[in-house]
Amino acid sequence: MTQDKGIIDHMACECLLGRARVLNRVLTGIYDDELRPFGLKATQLNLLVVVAKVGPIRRIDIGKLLHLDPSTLTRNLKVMLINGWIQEVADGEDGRGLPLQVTAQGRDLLNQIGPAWRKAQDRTQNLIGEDGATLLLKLAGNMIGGPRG
Amino acid sequence: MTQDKGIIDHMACECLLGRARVLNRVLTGIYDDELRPFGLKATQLNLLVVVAKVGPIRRIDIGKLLHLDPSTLTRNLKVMLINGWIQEVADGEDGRGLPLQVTAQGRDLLNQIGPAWRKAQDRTQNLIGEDGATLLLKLAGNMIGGPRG
DNA sequence: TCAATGTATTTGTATATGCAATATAATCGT
DNA sequence: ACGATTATATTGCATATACAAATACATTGA
Repeated sequence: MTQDKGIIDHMACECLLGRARVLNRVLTGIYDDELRPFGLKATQLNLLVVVAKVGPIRRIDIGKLLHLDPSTLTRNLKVMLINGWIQEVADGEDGRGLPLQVTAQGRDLLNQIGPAWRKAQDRTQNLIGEDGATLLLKLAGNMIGGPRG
Repeated sequence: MTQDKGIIDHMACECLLGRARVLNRVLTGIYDDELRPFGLKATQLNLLVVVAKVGPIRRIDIGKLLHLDPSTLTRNLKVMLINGWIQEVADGEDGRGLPLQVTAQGRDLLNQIGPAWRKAQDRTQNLIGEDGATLLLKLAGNMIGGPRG
């Protein structure tokens, strides 16, 4: 019985995933808040930025960069295609799925969003502190592009 | 133009939310992996643990603890009610929604899960390092129970 | 060439999440 | 006691996420 209380207390107080998920929700709220006037969610901004920076890029490679399942990308990117922020480009090399690149409209949107993103970034930095920000960048930086799972 | 590239590069390389979300996906994958034999997801474990530790507790108070929207809790907890891991308790004080508590079955499940949770916890600790784990606990620890948003 | 294998995408299904609006219950002011 | 306000929960809607299975294209080996 004391054993029972023990493990549950451990899971309640020390679970790294629980903390990561709280952090994720709080931060997502901050960025979504600042992005609301622009009609896109934080997740979509992250995707748009990647496509703008390293595109043309296939879905599978976005997934490897950001640890996202291909099926998730099919659906998330569909909204962005419909909104005209990104487009498929014909490369004539592989018929299994065309690479994606940012559109002029998408690039304009990114530039308009710049200050709002900065505001969210500053709010987050104030919340988690400089050491928190540094470590978060380092931690996930090690994961980006690494093996899935 | 150089200005354009500048802000996009910043958003790609320094976005704290982007990193938090990658971290969240990777860690969720680790815990889900270890929990798969038990038929519940990591999110459900986090909820079950909270209910077991501080229940009976109302949905609204779970939300305040974990920064979760009430509507999210309505739906996530419904699955757990159906599975018999938690139950509503009549307290006769407030008709707007009964507090939730863990069932004997839910408590058994938690105890069975203990070693798997520990394995996921260890895998995570190895991945993010001791300083990463410490900071993650501290960071989100400051958020738990704090104001929403 | 063509069958076998491998890779990229999509679809089906289930859970996770938040906002806006609604419903319902409690409380407060008079 | 009653109307107004507040608090809690739910529903409708949209997006986010992953696994399993199906699909489509590519590559390889005989």
